[in-house]
Amino acid sequence: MEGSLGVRKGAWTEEEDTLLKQYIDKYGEGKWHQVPPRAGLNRCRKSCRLRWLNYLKPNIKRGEFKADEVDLMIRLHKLLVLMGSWTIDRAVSVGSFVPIYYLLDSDKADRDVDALKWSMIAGRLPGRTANDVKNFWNTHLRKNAISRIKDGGEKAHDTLKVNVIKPRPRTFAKNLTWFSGKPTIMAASFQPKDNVIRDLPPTPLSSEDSIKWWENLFDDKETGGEIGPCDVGGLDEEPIATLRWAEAAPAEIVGSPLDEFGPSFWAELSSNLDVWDFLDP
DNA sequence: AAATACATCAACCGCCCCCAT
DNA sequence: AATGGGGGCGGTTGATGTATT
Repeated sequence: MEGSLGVRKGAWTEEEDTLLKQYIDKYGEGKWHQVPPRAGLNRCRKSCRLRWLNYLKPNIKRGEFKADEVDLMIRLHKLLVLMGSWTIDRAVSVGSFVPIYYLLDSDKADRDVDALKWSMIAGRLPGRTANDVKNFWNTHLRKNAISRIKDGGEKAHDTLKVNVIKPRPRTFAKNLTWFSGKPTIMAASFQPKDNVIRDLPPTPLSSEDSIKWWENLFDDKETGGEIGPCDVGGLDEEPIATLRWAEAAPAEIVGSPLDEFGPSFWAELSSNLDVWDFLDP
């Protein structure tokens, strides 16, 4: 064990910070196992890595979160809670996915659903680290949400009230630029309730359109039915997936989406698209 | 003024996944 | 095929600072 003999723990001193910074300047980021000896630090590799990633690395934003950052954080968290229950299929899957029984029954499933949550949110908040986002959420947002639920006389639930994102059909073409280099995306079959497969004219993905797509994704004021001007098309090929947001979802639900959507709901959704990948920054 | 409770957040811990061997 | 090590993650802690009684 590398931490067994007299390795320093706890808060970092300025001297240690300087040594670590000097090392990274010289040798670059990575290969953490050789950082302590080469930098002259009496710390374990993980401690060094954490200190760099969460504190010393350039461009890390300090200070309190701005309102727009908090807003985006809440929206992303909301989306991820919902998305977590979408990484499901009983059918063929090429990439990573969580079978439904797995989701419903096992503790491990909870971990998988939560996987990468904070880093994904942090990835969309420039300069913020996953640790910062997690801390902020746990200290400010989660507590408030729980107490609100309790004050309202509703059942105490150890999770947030989650507004479900409104129905919004989406069709993705194959070979989107967005998909490139994301091997867990695979062919998907997703049956909308009305069986209407809506295709979009394939057009190149511009960053502006990408932003528009995200705005639509987060818009929970308007109930979708129409496909918006959503030019996320790629090459002239068959759609890789047709997604439809939860049909007639309740305005809000308490706790996990699984509380509200029973097995029949999932039975209707046959998707092996790993939605997590859409959030990859 | 002192004691106590509460809030914050940097850092640690254990686990999991991936990859090289 | 099996396994061991490294990186990366979420959950949690505990030292420190701040508010309340």
